[in-house]
Amino acid sequence: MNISEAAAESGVPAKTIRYYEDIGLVRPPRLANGYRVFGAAELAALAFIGRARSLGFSVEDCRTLLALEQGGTSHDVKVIAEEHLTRIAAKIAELEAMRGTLKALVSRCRGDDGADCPIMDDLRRPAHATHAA
Amino acid sequence: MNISEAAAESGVPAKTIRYYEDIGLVRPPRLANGYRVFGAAELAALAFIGRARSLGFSVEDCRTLLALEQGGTSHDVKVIAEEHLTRIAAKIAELEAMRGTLKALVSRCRGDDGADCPIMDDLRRPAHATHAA
DNA sequence: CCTTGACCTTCCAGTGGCTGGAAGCCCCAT
DNA sequence: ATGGGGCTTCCAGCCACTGGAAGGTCAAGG
Repeated sequence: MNISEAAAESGVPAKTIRYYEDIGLVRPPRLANGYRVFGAAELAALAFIGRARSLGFSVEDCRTLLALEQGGTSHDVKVIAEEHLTRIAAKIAELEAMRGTLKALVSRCRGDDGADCPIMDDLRRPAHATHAA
Repeated sequence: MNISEAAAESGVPAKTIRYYEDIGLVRPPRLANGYRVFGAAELAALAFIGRARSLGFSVEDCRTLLALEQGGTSHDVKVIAEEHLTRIAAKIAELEAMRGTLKALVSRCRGDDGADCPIMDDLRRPAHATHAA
């Protein structure tokens, strides 16, 4: 199986597969002409990475998880997942804070052709005085 | 006022201020010796950018918003803010989907020294079969 | 006057995770 | 033989910084 087939099967773009090889995540063997060859093992690794990435794991996490595939414990995996979960929760909290502030500002903004704008007023505020008096 | 004072006052790191000048967001004048000088206007711009960035606006959005400071309408600003709000909401939704899946997997993972792990099982799944049968 | 040390300057490189594009093989079908 | 679609490599760029090296400048102290 060549790279474009592997891309179609795994859902990982060919360009990205080459990148993953570059950073040592996958190591597909080569034919005499230099073409990469993807077998069941390589395909499984690519799908695994693809799935992990779609859950937001970093490429380094993927590397670790792939290593844990060959003899890691459920505990090892859980630790990685929990740390990732914490990062996700923190990111969500950060975004929700932004959304809250922005929503309030947008709702107070008339959005007409005047220059008066609560959003701009907020941005012009000295520091982080969100919407207090 | 020199760059480190401006950094302290605005909350934007000196390195970042230089970067902002590099990309043309701010244009502080220079002394004969080459040192940047920050007056009230520059300081206000830096604080404005800092605040906008903290609300998640992109640097390009900041550029636009700064331009709107000199004669833009409330409507112009609101459009930018609403688009940004949409992007934030999308990102939150994406992260919450991840969190939901991961939470479920983590809760089902014993986290002991065995190799059996629902998280790994999920990652090994062919495509995007989250937690269905 | 000279040194010290804290500023300031510029420029280069790296972060993460790709992605686009150019230049150049390779292979098969016509 | 030629055309077109693969494949290969490598370089550059995205976003928004950030670290660090090399070197200029300035005020204070000895």
